[in-house]
Amino acid sequence: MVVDCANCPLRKLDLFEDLTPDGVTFMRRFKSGELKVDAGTTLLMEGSNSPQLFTVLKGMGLRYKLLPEGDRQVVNFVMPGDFLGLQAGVMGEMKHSVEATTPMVLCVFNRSELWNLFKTEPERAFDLTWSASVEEHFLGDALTSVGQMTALQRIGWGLLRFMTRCEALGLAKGARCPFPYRQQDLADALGLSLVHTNKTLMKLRDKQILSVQDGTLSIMDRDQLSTMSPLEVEQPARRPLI
Amino acid sequence: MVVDCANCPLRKLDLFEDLTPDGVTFMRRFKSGELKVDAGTTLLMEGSNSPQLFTVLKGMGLRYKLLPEGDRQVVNFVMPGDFLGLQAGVMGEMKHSVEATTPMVLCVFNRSELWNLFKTEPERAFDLTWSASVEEHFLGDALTSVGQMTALQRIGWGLLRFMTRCEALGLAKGARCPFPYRQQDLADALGLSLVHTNKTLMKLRDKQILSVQDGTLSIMDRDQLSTMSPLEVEQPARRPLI
DNA sequence: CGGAACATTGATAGAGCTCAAGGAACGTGG
DNA sequence: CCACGTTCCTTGAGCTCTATCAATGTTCCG
Repeated sequence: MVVDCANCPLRKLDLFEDLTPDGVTFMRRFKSGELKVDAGTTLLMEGSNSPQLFTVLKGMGLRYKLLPEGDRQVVNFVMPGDFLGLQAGVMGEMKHSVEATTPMVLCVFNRSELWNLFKTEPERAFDLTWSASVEEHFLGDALTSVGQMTALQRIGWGLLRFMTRCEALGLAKGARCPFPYRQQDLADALGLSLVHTNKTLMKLRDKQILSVQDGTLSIMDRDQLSTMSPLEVEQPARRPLI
Repeated sequence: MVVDCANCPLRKLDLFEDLTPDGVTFMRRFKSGELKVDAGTTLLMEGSNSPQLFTVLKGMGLRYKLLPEGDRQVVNFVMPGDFLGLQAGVMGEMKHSVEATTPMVLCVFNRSELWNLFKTEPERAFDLTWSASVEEHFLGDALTSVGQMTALQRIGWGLLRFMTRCEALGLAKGARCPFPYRQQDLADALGLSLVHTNKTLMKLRDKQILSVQDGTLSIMDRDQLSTMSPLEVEQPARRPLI
């Protein structure tokens, strides 16, 4: 029923680093179970202090912050392999919420074991720090995108980046990948209004560069897409999987 | 000449957590020296793989990313207590540059010792992860600010946040603190043009809310300032110092 | 004195927001 | 099986915030 860490389907991907047998043994003990949730479930809430940490096995979601007036900033798209809850784990409180956009399956870890991890598994601890750095890197890029680019560039960059992540996870088929989000979600991620996001997507579709339809993102002209934005979309580096 | 970790002036602040005697011993060994740099020095360069890690002892700087067309996104203001170079330390490459805005004094650590730190000092490793999480948290807030707020709100939020950090570091006197940055730096941090930043600052000065002059930020009406922005400026939490 | 760096100001234009409405797809209950 | 509500996508019109362009002012320094 539950996936054994030794056979973790994610770790088979080139994207993720291999684990020593000892590492597997520890992960097995660290893992306290699996969680399946419906689309729409809130996994972690801003300000909360969840006793659980997660690694995404399947499905997609959103990290976001809500503002009092109802505005929302989507901080990142959540995909398989992402580690959730680290902030609560070390700082004692989540600084953003996480919500499932599709049904999801998650590996569950006990926060109480986190300290144990640092004490007995320095490799894993290093990996955690790596995770946090990767996230920080992404946020720096996102900030640059929202701060310095036009709507067309932001959307181009954001969707190309999404496709690139999907490819690294083996979720893409040809130039297509799943995109379970609403235009509103994309707008909130890029600091744009829904209406303008829609019109910009139309423009990209008319130009035969990309299209988002029926939960699928298709990139028709990747070359042109990548020259549109001043911020390069990097190939995701091989990284540890927690 | 060189500050002994046991007498680190920063650690005396309430903001930073205390260290056990063993912790001090390790930090002493980890620390390989001090570095004094002039204003304008580039400490770390995007894409580089610096062999050194730093903790800021004195002075201020900027983290930023450059875009090919000359645009720049300031990712954060660098202040005493900040840890620099973690990305290169774990991912092998800096994802942004760091530059000194004022003369600075930095604690220098050898990157080669980093792995040793994880192996023998789990408390310190935990602290590093904490650092990365704090930075991630800040970036999330910055993204929210740039993505969802007006120019007036962004500048109000950004400067209030800066003042709050200064206060926690004991750098503020009354409602004043040093602000060694140019308006262009602030503009690049908030995703605004220089001209509009200037006009918005004028507005805030006319309204007697705050002023930035002669390298000093003065907040005249903190209550009004904090109600302007939909994103609250939090009191910095007590955190470890590396 | 001349130049460099930064702050300030006015005028103009445009990117993106808001408002308002309509259409398509889908599930639910009568 | 149809009516209706809900959710999301699409489109048009008008307006505002912010960018851009272009000068001028100020301070400081060689």
